[in-house]
Amino acid sequence: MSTATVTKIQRPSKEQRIDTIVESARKVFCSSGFEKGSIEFIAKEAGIAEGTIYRYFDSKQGVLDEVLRRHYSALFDDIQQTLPSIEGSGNRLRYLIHRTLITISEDRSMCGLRTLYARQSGDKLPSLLHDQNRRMAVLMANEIKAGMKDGTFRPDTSPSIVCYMIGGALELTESSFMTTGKTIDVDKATDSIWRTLNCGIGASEATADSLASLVERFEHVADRLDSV
Amino acid sequence: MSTATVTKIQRPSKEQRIDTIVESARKVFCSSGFEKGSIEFIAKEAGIAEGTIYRYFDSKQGVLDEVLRRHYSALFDDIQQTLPSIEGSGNRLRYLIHRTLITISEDRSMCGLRTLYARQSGDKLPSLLHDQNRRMAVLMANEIKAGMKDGTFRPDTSPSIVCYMIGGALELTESSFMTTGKTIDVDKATDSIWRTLNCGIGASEATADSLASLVERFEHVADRLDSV
DNA sequence: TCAACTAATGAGCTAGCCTCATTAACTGAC
DNA sequence: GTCAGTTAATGAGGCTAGCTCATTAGTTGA
Repeated sequence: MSTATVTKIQRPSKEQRIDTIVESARKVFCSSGFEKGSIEFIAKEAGIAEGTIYRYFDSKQGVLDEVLRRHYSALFDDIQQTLPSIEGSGNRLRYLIHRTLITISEDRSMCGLRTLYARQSGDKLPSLLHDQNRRMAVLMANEIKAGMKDGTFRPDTSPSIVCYMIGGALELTESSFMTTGKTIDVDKATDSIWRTLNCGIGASEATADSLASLVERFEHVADRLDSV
Repeated sequence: MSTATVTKIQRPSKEQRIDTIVESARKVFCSSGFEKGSIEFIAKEAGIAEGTIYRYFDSKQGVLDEVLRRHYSALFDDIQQTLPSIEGSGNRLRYLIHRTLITISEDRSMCGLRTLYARQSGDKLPSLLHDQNRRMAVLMANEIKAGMKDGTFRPDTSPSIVCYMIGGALELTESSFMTTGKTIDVDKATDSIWRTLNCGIGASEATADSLASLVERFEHVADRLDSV
C-alpha cells in the first residue's frame, strides 16, 4: 500500500534460515564449546529469536548434529571419490590416515568441537559422530582385511585392534594439537603412525634390508655352487 | 535434658560424611551418568540435604573428581609398586597395557563413567582424569624411551605416537566393551595389542618359509660338496 | 482483498546447580 | 551442668539456560 513508513521484512527461505542458524551455531560452538555456547547467543548471532531455532531444530543437540554433519559430509564425499583410485590396501589405509589428519589440521576449531562432541555423547544413543567414527573404522577395517588376504598384512592381524590403534593415534594427535596449539606436520605424523603400524616398534633381530642383502648374497653363492 | 522425646542425631565424622557422599555419587553417576545424575538425587541417596554436599565440595564436578580420584589411586598405587620389579622395558610396557585392561574389565560401570568424563572435560582446564591419562602416558613413554636406548625398541620410534596408539587401543577397547556388553578377554586383548605394536602389521619380505627353503638348498649343496 | 496458512517472536515455564540465612549439634571453659 | 563460641546441616530461593506456546507478522492463492 503506502510505501513510506511500513517496511515489511522479507523472510528468507527455509534453506537460508537453516543455513544461517547452522553457520551461527558453528561459530558460537567453535568459540565457546557446546556447553557454554547458548541458544540465546546463537540466536543473537543469527539475528533471530530463540524460539525460531526450535522451529527448525528439536534441540540444541540437534543443532550441533547438523553443524557436524555438514562438516563431515565433505570429508566422506572426498574419501569416497578418491579411495577407489588408489592401488593397494596398504596405500589406501595410509591415505585414510593422511586424509583424516589433513581434516584435523585444516579446521582447528571444528576439531575441538569434534572431540568434545565425541566425548560427551559417550553414554548416549548412537550419535551422529559415533556413526561417523564407525564409518571411518569400517573403511579402515576393510582395507586391513583386504591386506590380510592379499598378503600385504600379516594374517594374524586383528582388524579391530588395529582400527582402535589408528583411531587412538588420530584422536590423541588431534587433542594434543588442540591443547598445545602447535601446528600438525601432517606428512610427518602420517609417516610416524604408518611406520609404527607397519613395522612395529620391536627391534627386529635382522632388519628387512639386512635380510634382503643376505638372501641376495646367499643366492649368488648357491648359484655359483650349483653351476660347478 | 529430658531423655524421652528429644533424640539428638549423632553426626558422623567429616571423613565418614565425605565417604558417604562420594559413594552415593559414585552409585548415581554410574547408573545415570554425570549429566543426569543430579545433586538432588545424590543427596537423597546419601540421606542428606543438597546444601551439605556443597560444604564438602565446590561443585558437582568436584564430586566427580573425587569419585574418580579414589577409583584411580588404587590403580596407580598398584602400578607404582609392581612396575619396578619387572625386568625389561618391553615387559614393563606390556604390563602397563595388561594392568589397564584389567582395571577396565573389573569395573564396568566405572569405566563408562571414566570414558564419559574424559570426553566431556575435553575443552576444559586440565582436569583430574586428563592428569591421570597423562600420568599413564608418561609411564608408558618412559618405558618406550628406555627401550629405545637399550635396543629393545627401534631407535626411530616416536614415543608420543606410540603412547597415542596404545591409549587409543585401550580407550576404544573400553568403549566397545561398554557398548557391546561383552566381556573382555584381557590376556587375548593384551596379546593382540602387544603383537601389533611390537611386530607391526606389515608382512615381512623374507618369510620364515622362504628362509627355510634357502637353508635347505644350502644344506643340499653342502652335502654334495661334502661327498666330493 | 481477504481468509487460510506458515514463520517468527519473546515472555514465561521448568529443571538443576548453587547460595545463604537460619537452625541444630558439638565443644571447651568455668 | 551450662552457656558461649564454633562448626555442621538444612532447604527455600536465586539464577541460568534449554525449551514451549500463545500471540503477532508475513505470505499466498482464490
